[in-house]
Amino acid sequence: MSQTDTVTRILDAAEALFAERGFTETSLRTITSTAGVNLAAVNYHFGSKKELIQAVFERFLTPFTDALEAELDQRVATGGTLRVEDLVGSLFRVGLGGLSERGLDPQRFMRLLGLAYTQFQGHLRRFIVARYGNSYRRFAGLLAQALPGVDPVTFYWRLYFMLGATIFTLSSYDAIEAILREDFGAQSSLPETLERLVPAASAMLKVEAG
Amino acid sequence: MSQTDTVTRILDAAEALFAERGFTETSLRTITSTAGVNLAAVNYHFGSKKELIQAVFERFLTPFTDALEAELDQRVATGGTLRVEDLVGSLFRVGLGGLSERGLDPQRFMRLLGLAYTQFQGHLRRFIVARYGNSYRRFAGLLAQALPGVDPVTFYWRLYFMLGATIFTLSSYDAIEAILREDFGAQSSLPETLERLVPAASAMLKVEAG
DNA sequence: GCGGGAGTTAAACAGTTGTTTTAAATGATG
DNA sequence: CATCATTTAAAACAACTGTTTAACTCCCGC
Repeated sequence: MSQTDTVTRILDAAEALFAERGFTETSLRTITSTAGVNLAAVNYHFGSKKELIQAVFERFLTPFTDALEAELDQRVATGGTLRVEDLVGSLFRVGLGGLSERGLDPQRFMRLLGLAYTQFQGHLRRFIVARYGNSYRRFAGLLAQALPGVDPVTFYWRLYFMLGATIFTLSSYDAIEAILREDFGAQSSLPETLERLVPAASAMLKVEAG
Repeated sequence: MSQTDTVTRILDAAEALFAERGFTETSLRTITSTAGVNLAAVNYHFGSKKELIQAVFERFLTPFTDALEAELDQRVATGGTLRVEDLVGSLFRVGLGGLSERGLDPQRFMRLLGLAYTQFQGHLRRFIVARYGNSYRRFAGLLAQALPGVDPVTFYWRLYFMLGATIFTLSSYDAIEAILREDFGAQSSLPETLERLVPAASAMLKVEAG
């Protein structure tokens, strides 16, 4: 088994297990045994469990922000005024399409993102801010431009409202979908849910009275 | 040290530590030592760590839902059409005022509520649904009545959007507030943030296109 | 005054955790 | 083919986890 093979197998197993159970609830022994590699391989290749967690995030966050940057480049280049719905739509379309094209599971990433915020891993938050803060600030800046009437502080609070609605909903997507299917018999796909989320989030950003 | 004293001290310590670090990240030894009681006291009085977690939630969720029910009773009794803003406002006012009147910390409870959803404690979710599901369904029903134009499935998705925005934002309130104060020099109080959240959440519930 | 039960205590239990060590195997390079 | 660093392997490490045990204290009702 080559090195890259072992590294990839560990990342695959860790990603799935973290999303399913959380970080502290997933032991290195569970990861290595489902990956079919030796226990010591994690500390050998990644150094520690913390660094493994960061590596899992890096592997999906880098292609995501790259795709988002490219999308923003294109929108800016083709000129035209950037509307709120377009920007929010871009964000979701990239997250949904860009990742699943690569055979990656967008729900799983939303779950991991939610964990990054709610599980108590200070190192993870610092890592993400340091590595991807620029992309985040660029998107936020463009969105603020599209909302000239909203004062900065209110805007940023609403940005967090949107972030919360998105991360919370999509990271619990399966559970919510199951409840709705049971109560209404109507199943909703992930793209449908995002179609519902775009106008809702946009409306929240744009309210006048604030 | 009387029994109630020990029980209360354990609950106080557990509540603060859980909100600060999470469930699995908080050991019984940390709880009992900060509470100043013996390690075995938790298993003696509560049975297990799981039941301690449930007891912590029961202690603040019961007064909260009681106050919410009372508020809803009053609104229904005084007649008048129930508007979306009023219902959402009631929810927040009760959560903020009703709890802090009792000397309880509303942010901490939002943090705990967030954990209940994102940490992987199946027993907790089941416990909360079983104990407080009726209050939740009553509130959701009244809110749905105030939104006659919105189809049920869309309504429930938006309810989760609102839940996510609220829990996510308020459970990270301190962190977000610190960032905004650093970047804009403007500090926002918790009531101010809720004043921003009420119209934003209401707008999200009411959007037409969807 | 005294049995008895509720409450507390210190100690030990068995299991799991992340990490390290030491040795063997592998595989590319000279 | 020999050599060397890289990679895997099994085992042990020390620390920590939730829970249980058994002895002990205390107070209340008889």
